[in-house]
Amino acid sequence: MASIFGLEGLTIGRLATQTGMSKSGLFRHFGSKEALQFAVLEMTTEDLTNSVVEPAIEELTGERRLRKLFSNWMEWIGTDQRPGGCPLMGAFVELDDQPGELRNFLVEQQIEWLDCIRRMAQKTVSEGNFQSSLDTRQFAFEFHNIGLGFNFSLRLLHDPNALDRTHIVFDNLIRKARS
Amino acid sequence: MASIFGLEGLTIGRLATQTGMSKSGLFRHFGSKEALQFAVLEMTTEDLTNSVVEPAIEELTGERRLRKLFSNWMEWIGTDQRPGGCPLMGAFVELDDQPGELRNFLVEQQIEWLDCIRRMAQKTVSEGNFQSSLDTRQFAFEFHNIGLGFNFSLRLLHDPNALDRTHIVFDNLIRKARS
DNA sequence: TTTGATGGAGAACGAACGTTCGTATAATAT
DNA sequence: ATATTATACGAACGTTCGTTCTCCATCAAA
Repeated sequence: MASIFGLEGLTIGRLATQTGMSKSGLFRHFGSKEALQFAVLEMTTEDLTNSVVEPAIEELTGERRLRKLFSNWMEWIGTDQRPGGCPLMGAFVELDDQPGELRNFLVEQQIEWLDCIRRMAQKTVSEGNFQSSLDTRQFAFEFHNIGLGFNFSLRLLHDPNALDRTHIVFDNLIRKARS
Repeated sequence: MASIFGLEGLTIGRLATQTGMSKSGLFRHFGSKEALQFAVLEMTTEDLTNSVVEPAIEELTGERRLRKLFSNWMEWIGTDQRPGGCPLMGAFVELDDQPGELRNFLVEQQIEWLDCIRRMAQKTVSEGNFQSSLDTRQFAFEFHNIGLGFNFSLRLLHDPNALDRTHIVFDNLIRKARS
């Protein structure tokens, strides 16, 4: 529901109906709507870590980690399991002007995500596969942008070439980092 | 209001209060909430055309047009005039799973926007400044991605380096197109 | 002077919102 | 067996939502 209608469109009444519970019964488990939204964000980031980041870390070299991270992420974004796409993408726009704990949590997660990419790139540098002069923060910046663009082309435009185009950008990013 | 709270958070009651009108008096001008949202999208795209696209077209060469289009766009995204950023960015995520006229309008505008970039790139190719083998649709795809990433880094992360990083990506895109 | 738009105000509508309260039931602990 | 706790329920709270009425002011055209 959050992925389709957004965190604000995720409504206690609708959620209760959809789960077959009463509004009050469901409400008890969270205590407030914000707590429900928080739970969604927490579960989503945890899920993202488990199915995208963790499997990538198992790879041995930095470059292999980056490639695995990327392909896992694209699958995460493109999967039909979440009909509305990645709920975090929606939360980005929904919360970017709304100060509060939800926003803070999201920002923290994103900084950690970017730093995770940066560390993988740094590892690749120290392994000699990326040039030593590489700006790894810039690398993480561009890496992340690719995902944003893929999400846009896939979810809004339904561009059938989205994944292909995205892979082209990614390959260029890697090639440029190699020098 | 739409840029801060989204098209759904743009509420007739709030808008009436903010404008000093009565709910019903304001409502009469639109007839439905969807019409109000539509008016916002129309006005925004028109505004975008006037202040980003039109001035770029006045440039003579394709490459100068692209550069002008890009810098205008970055300013459009980053300006403090719209406190919540570009309303279209919010609409992308809000409407990507909600079929209807609003979504259709947004998709049309985006396709036109991408095609506008593509034509400029094509012009640059025919002027001999971009390599003739350039995939201009891929170019437009990447051009647009840069804006998405800039919006994300600026609005959510408040990254002070966002614009610098973005310019680096853009310069690389141009350089690569030159071959 | 009448007519008819036009733009706005005010009251009210049913529905949905998040939330609170008191209560019933089932499991668990004592 | 009794007391306690956890879980869910139905009913209702006050708000706000989008929307629909009816009515009034203004002003130009007839």
